[in-house]
Amino acid sequence: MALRLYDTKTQTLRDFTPLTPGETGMYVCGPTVQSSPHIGHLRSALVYDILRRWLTYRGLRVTMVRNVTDIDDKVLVNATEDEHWWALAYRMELEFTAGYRALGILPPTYEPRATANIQQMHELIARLIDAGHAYVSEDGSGDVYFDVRSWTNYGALTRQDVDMMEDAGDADPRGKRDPRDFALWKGHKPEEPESAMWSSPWGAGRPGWHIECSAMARRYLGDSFDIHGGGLDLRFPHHENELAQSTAAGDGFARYWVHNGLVSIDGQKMSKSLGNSVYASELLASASPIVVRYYLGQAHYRSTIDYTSGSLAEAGAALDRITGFIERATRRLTGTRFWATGEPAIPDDFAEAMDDDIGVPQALAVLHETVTAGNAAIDADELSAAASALGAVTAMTDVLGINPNAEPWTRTSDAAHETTLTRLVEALIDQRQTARTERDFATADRIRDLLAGSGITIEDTPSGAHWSTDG
RNA sequence: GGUGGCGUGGCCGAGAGGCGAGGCAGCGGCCUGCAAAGCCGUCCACACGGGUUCGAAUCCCGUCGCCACCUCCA
Repeated sequence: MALRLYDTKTQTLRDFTPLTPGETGMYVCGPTVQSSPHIGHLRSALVYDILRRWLTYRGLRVTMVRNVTDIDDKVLVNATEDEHWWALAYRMELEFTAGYRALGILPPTYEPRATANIQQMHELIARLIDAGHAYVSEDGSGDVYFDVRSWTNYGALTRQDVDMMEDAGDADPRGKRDPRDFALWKGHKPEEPESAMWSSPWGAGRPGWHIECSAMARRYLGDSFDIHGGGLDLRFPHHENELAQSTAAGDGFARYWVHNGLVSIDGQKMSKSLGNSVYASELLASASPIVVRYYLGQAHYRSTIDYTSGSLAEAGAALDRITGFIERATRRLTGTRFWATGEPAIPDDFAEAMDDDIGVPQALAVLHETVTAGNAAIDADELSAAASALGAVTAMTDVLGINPNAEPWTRTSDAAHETTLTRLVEALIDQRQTARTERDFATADRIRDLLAGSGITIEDTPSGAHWSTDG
């Protein structure tokens, strides 16, 4: 069974065959660090984290690159008198890193910053000029543009004909030969800070957005590499331009184009102008990180996710079924001869779903079915079956990054405090048990209510009361 | 004008010519002192109108509605 991926460029499901057997090179467009991370950024990073985990599970050595666009128009615009653009960029980069980390998104193999790859951009621009696909603006601005008309394949990624493109006309055509030409290098403007200025063969200035990704992808992954990912909104112009630049310069560039769906808010596009952005900080304040991960990861990566007020609660309930089983099975099996006998094997159905364009929804269906079967096995006291279900669930949750017993979800709270709490709760549970034995249910229920008021839930099991805290 | 996507049960969300994904909520039952958790059962949906077919949510034609992108975007 081969892995298949939907390639946006050919608009088909294609068998995935890496350029180099046993290895995979993957480039994902990271954020422009101009403002705080929002729900969409988290989703995008999570999609590629899951893809990467699956490729790794399938035995491929994945080199994953996710860049940081730390110099761009927006970064300069959002800088203030009190905060230089580079300080803003770094502060935001830290927020992104924290958000990714909270969700258990593994760090990429390399995370290059645009400002550290200016030389590579110069080389690429020079090759384009030599090949006749880029030109220095004649207006003396120091701008260098890609010559869209010189590259007949322009529009190949999004199937657009240059002549059919909406001719909104560039508001400021500057020295462009065609309004659709885009900047590879932007000549320094007097009103922009000198710290955002690098010397180049075409005069001092800063790179255009698109060339950054082409140059960084090439530096870390080579002329030709396997997968290029990013948000659906980046298809045009960003990815179209990347493809045009790199291939016009003679590189093979990406072999598979993967685009993740966007997140809408109450059915509306999330945008700054509507003021409906949901930031990572809000999301992580309204649910535990593992629930956020489950929520953003549960839909197919290409579908739109519509975030509404009840979304996280629903995801939490679904996830509770899985974590509840893991806890229950662990409690039941610990100390028996079946403990740890379940192979952490991924069921074939699950693997098949994941191989089919990362079909997480179907894979989750398999996971939930395994949970139900495992719970039924516990009820029937079939411990061998329960153990294999636990092994399978562990393996599946590991691949999806939602194993509650794995990093980064494992508890690291204050041990002394925990012990004191445990003693207190267990003393109360003892009292309740005594009351129950004496059939003094009023007292027993009062204690249960008392604990419930503190967010502690009691479950009576054949082997005694079990308690757990919310969240 | 060009390019692409979507419309599935109370809700979320897959699938893609026959064999009822899964989850949440609800209902009935088992279990329980009562609960909780768990299990079993139940709730037979695919925007609309035609067509193809033994058979259509799935294919074809048309209609309606919604959305994204066309140089800010994950």
